[in-house]
Amino acid sequence: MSDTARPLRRIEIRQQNETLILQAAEKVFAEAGFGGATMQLIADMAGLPKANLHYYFPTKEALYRQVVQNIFEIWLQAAGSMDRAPGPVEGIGAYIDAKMEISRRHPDGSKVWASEVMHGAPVIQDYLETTLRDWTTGRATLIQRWIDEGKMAPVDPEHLLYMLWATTQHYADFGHQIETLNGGKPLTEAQWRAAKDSVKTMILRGIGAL
Amino acid sequence: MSDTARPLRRIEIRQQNETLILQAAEKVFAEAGFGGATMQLIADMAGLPKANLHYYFPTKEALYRQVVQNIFEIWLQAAGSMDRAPGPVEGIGAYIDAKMEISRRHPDGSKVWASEVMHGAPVIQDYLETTLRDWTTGRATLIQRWIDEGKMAPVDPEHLLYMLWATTQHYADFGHQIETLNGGKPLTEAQWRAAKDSVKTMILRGIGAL
DNA sequence: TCTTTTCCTGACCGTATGGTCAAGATGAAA
DNA sequence: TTTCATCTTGACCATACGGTCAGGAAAAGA
Repeated sequence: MSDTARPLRRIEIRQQNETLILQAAEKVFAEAGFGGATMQLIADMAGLPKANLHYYFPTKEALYRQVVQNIFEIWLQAAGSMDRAPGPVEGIGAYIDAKMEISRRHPDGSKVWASEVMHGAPVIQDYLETTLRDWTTGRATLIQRWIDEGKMAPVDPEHLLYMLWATTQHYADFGHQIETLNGGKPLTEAQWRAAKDSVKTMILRGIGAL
Repeated sequence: MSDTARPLRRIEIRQQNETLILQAAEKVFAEAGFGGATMQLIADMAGLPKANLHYYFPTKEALYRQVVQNIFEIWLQAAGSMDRAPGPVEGIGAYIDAKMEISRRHPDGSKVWASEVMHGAPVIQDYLETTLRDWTTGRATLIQRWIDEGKMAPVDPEHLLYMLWATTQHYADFGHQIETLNGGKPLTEAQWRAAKDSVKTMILRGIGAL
């Protein structure tokens, strides 16, 4: 990266190294899981000595926690795309687009999140009980309103949300399986468009919004 | 269990202990991941000394491999429920029922499977490339036939399969999240019925089969 | 009963891992 | 230039882990 002669300023150093470490950590945690990941591997991938990691992040848990929190931020960002929509076609359509884009751009983050939840959310249980819960009930209410307004079929809002999460995240979490079934090659640009389209069409028709 | 006085026969002993170990292993691997699981923990959960595990399964990898293969067997069993159906309503409906039942009865197995695939399928890559691939293309052909016969809308069969996998397995893999959003309580019998119903209705309508 | 095969297990070993530390390097402040 | 705070890192430590092994217990076979 920045191999220029100019010495880096303090804050820059900190920022740069933390980012470097977090990126490497996300990848290693995604590939090996929390238990399988080692600080040494993360250090090597970040190009820093192991002791330096412990300077910025006191423990492996602290580093992991930060990785998970960063992912949750991205998740929340996409969550906003459902609001301010006149109806399910726009709102849910936009949400599917946003979540599919996350699966494509941040597959490692998605995997870390999935792994965390699968193992009982030891680190982000409080988020589940507060932020996620609030968001979910809020969105369920919104969906119910659309139902009452006759804009979609009377489906259970919660199960619809689960379906949205499951379907979109599947393209990241099970990306390896999909790639294998795709002849060992990652999805192309066109295939990603087709995937988005399929998901949107099937779900929107499934809730009677098309 | 069988605390009777009668001494167990050789084959019974083997069978019993292997089952005991495999059950404990499935649980521990599901909860901690491969890297986070320890032979000691599995041994404690199985109520056997650690050295005994290594008598039946030479290495941690071998034990893990067996757990994953057992899950794949269950998976294949459900896969058959889609055949011999006159149309998508019966075939896909039965498949959803079967997969939802797996999520309910074998959540740990489902998690181990998900974890394995998420980490790049180091152990069952060959299964993905052979059995799973064959099954997938076969089922895609079947779905395409239904489409050609006008029994459902022209959706991409592969993405439909992904949606089926994602949605049904979500109830196992993200069961903790669902439970949290459900007030910290596991889904009741009635809620499971509602879940199955929601999934079936949304997907079958989504593919224009209702 | 005696022999053989299988099963059981406490004690042990080498290694890898998370984490520490002290001493030095480097940028900021006076 | 001098002082101070922050950053860097090789060497080190205690622990936990996967795996081994020898010797004993128990079942099967003769």
